[in-house]
Amino acid sequence: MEGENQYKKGLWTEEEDKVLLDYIRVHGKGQWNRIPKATGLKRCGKSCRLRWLNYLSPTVKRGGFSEEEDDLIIRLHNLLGNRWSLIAGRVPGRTDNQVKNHWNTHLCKKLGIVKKQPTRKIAKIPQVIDDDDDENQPARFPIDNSNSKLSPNISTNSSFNKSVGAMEKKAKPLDDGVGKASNNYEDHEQVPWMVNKHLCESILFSNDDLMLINNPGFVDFLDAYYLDLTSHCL
DNA sequence: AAATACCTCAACCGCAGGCCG
DNA sequence: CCGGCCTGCGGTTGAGGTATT
Repeated sequence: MEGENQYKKGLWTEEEDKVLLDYIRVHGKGQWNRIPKATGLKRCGKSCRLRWLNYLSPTVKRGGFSEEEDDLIIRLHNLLGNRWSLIAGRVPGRTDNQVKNHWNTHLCKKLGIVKKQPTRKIAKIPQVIDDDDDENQPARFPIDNSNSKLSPNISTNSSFNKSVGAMEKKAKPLDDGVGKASNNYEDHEQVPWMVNKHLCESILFSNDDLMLINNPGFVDFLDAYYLDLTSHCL
């Protein structure tokens, strides 16, 4: 604990940025707590990490959000709630911090959302397709089911179905499927992505970001999935 | 021109989970 | 198994900029 206050706080200077960049160029990312010792920078490892991720990283896109980005964020937020890192993972070049700030300052107003409310609440859990009798089997999403209320565009998008099929196979278990975002919901409430959690996980936690981001069916899938859920719930 | 209110967003904080010895 | 360390996440804060009075 002693020495915690040896670290500087507040905005970074150009000199500090340069020191951090030089260090990362040589040593790469990670092991952030070594940076202050190695460079003499008066910043804690956490602060260095944040500075890199949110500002210095060459993958970070600067400037305002486009209409397309707004649209994607709104749709993803409908499905995921305040899981900013997941949302940001599907908005190329944007960090979770950027997405979160943009949502809180711009999109909430745009959508007329009153803050301090869970973003989306479902009154009661809809039909659960998952079969709990066999935890090893991924839940099935009725993409090819002609009785499904899902948009036909989804069920006929074969390349997208291929992606989803691949994702289904790669589905891996994840705690209780709720994560930290569950803090936003009361116990009796359900969030939509819990319903068919195996498939959601397989998509949202996949590393095949580009396959999904570049797949024109992905966002439509989210929309249709959300509509399908709400049609059951409301 | 000065004071004040409002807005934006970079950065901080606390917590949780993963990893490793 | 346990404890310490590191990383990542979401919520929150507050400095700096801009608009309004």
